[in-house]
Amino acid sequence: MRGDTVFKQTFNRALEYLKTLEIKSSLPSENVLTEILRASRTTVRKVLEVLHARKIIKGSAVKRMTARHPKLTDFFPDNETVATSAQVEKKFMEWMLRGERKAGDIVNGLELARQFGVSTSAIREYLNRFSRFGLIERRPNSSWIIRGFTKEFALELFEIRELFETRSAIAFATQLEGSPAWEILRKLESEHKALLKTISSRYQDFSDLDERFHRLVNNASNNRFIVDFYDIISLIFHYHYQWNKVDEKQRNRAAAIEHLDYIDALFSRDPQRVELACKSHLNSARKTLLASISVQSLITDEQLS
Amino acid sequence: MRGDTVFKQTFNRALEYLKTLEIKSSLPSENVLTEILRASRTTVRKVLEVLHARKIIKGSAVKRMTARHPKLTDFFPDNETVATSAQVEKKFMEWMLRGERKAGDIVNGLELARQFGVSTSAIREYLNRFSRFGLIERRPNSSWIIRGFTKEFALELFEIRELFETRSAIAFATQLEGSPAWEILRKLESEHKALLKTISSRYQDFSDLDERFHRLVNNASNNRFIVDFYDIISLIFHYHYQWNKVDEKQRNRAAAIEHLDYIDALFSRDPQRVELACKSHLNSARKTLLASISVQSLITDEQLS
DNA sequence: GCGTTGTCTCTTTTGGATAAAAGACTGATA
DNA sequence: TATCAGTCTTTTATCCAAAAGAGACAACGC
Repeated sequence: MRGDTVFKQTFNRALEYLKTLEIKSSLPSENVLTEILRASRTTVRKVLEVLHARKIIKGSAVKRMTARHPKLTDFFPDNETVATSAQVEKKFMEWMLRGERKAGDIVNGLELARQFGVSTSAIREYLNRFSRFGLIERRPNSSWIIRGFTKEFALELFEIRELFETRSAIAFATQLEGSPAWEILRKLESEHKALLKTISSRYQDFSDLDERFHRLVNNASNNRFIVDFYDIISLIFHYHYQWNKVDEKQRNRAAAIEHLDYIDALFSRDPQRVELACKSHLNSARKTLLASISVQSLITDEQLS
Repeated sequence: MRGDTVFKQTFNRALEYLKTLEIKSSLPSENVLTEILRASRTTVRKVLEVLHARKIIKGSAVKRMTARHPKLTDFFPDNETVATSAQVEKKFMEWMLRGERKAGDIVNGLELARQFGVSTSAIREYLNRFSRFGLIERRPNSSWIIRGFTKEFALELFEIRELFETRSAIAFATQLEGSPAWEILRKLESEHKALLKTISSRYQDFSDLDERFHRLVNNASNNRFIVDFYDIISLIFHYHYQWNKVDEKQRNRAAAIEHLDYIDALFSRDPQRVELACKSHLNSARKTLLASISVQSLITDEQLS
């Protein structure tokens, strides 16, 4: 009934870990492996058992040691290691954002379940959790209804984002000198600089940097509602931009430069400068999102006519 | 498997409706009843069937008419008309807010299910939905963990509330003259005045008025995230104050007077006055909540020692 | 032709079963 | 005395089935 994706994930992680060890070196204790592999001891033991059966490790109990290096074929294929819930998220976001859903459309849980190849319960659970993102709405005893990934949605999202982030940024700037956040910010700054130098080849890495930077700023608010709200932004950006590659390189370069300016402002600890840099960066971000929504609805309009 | 609370609710609602009719007056069509009773036609038909079987109405199809007035014993008892989900909410909030849960405590879904007499699915679903209120946190593949209804929670909640409501209040004040919200505000104003006159006898009604007033203001933001956020405040206030009757009368009178001042400020359409009135009201509200949390933790401390 | 009821199908709600994973307890060991 | 692995119990993730309720369509009457 329950899938075994945790086991398979842990198994793959164990193989990765074994790669870093010499042959015939002895393994850490089960408790230590629990930390390394981020799973319960029950799962770790199961993994060890299978590793032993496949002769990747040998010896038993406290005398366990590596027997041979893992081969590529030892790994479980990636698609077997994603939990149902994660699959549903991916498929649903694709269905929602790429499927040109219009406000007022109805979400049929049963049909989604069939389409995604999962049970209705999985869909139901996901919809419940997803509802906090404001893109769908529940009607009791009836189906869910789509509110639409529209211009209005983007504007409302950014209204809150600006409210929250300016406040967080100012809180960040007024943090004590000793706060570890400054150190992290310094690291992020050099990562940005490094990225800009080689942006032509790896400008996709920006997405990850962007998330870490904004999360750092928002965390300074010390407010769970602000911190949690970033999940929405993160989700939207993650999926939406995955399918909107137009001008990606340009966009990311411009944003990285804005980030550096923003970081400078934070280091200056001057509230006014911080507010200005923050707002101007969020303004470009909003414009980018709005532009890509317009492009999308343009496509939809064409397809409809 | 599925409860029939919708049917029972609808049945009771139908009885209430029949009370307003003369004996032997003919009933509206099924479609119209659908609107009146707020249920699907399937349910309405089932209700009509049972009403007929119990000889409360007579005749069939288009010639249906009332036969006798409903008696008290015709009604389904209240406890049979609450959906499982609503039961879970009530029981969970009681468990959470009155049970002196501490930050870091673990929520055991299975035990809650046993304790509340519902299935684990019901608990699971509720916890998922409840998590957006920031009082619990999910650890994947493991149990939920309590973040605690603490002073910090109240402060974080009010930080956002103030941010959102001052913005909404200013948006409210700058609405067009023709907006229907002004009319509703005028009504609320007189309701407040009426309440204040007789506050000694029905000061509990204030809770309802409070909710309607703040929702009206927040709706003016035209931002789904702001509007949805009020759900959290509403839930907390609804349950928390239900068990904190200390000084209730005093508190409500003071708040009602502040509301009137706040309403005045809104009518003045002067942004500065609005901001001031809003902030000063929210300040008292925060103080009240904080005071009642302190009282609660005081009790807890005593019980622990 | 419009709104009505009768009939049928589809969807949601809810409880329950089961396998996977987490966690607790134990004696052994070093 | 702290940590280890072996064993057992508890809890969660996931699917499935049954019944309630929602919604669609057809047939009928005015």
